[in-house]
Amino acid sequence: MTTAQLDATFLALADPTRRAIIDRLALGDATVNELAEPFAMTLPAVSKHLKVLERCGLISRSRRAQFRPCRLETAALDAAESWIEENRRLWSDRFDKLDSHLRDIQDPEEAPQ
Amino acid sequence: MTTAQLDATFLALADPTRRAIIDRLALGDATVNELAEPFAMTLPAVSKHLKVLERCGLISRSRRAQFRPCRLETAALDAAESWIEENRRLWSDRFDKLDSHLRDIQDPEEAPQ
DNA sequence: TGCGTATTTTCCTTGCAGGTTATTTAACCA
DNA sequence: TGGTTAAATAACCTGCAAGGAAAATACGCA
Repeated sequence: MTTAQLDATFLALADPTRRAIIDRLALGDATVNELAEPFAMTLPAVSKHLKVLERCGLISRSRRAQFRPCRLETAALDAAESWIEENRRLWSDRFDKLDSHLRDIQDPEEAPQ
Repeated sequence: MTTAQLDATFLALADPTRRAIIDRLALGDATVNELAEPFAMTLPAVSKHLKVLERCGLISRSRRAQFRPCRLETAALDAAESWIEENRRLWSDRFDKLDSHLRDIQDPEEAPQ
């Protein structure tokens, strides 16, 4: 995944409405009207949120008559999580190294502080 | 973690400069000048990025003479990852249920399609 | 064809994010 | 005290994101 895609994914996740939509879609596919129902917001506004989610690959949409059911796609979610996970790994390594460094510089003749 | 904190954390992660800063800090603490060095950007701009990271708890800062070393804090990162993880769990459950439903409705007298 | 429902598009406003330069604050050093 | 370095703040500009209202589109149905 490119930097720009990661930008777009995290940006998409930075909005509470969009996270709520994802929450809802994790339970099953839904139409725009169904997704909009819980929000004090016009339909076009929700439609725009869906566009943001679609553009970064977090959801996909099909067509069934006039309906455009939305489906959660986890690839983008996976990529976002992977970035965090990789970072935590580096961070952990760093502390492992710090630990061993602290052990190394500890004079065995002196009582541990 | 509150919704607003999650908003702020994902928003902080949505910028490539800030993610690069986090990458760098995963290797060890650094001063503002050190962090700014790789970027084609003025120091105040980097300072603002650090403020964003600090406000949502992704980094903390101490004082050593004129320097304000930055340190990565993983609590906010953990929260962001947890949200994704929880969501994937719901999503997996949904597919497990769908699987068993498909098994249920399958007529045992007919050859599986 | 014409109507109803679902959804998107267009246009507009508002607010905020990210960048700049210039100035200020904070701390060390001579 | 005055000078230097590190960093933050202030003031400003630009662009874009989020929302609303109104109009357009897409499809099914009578």
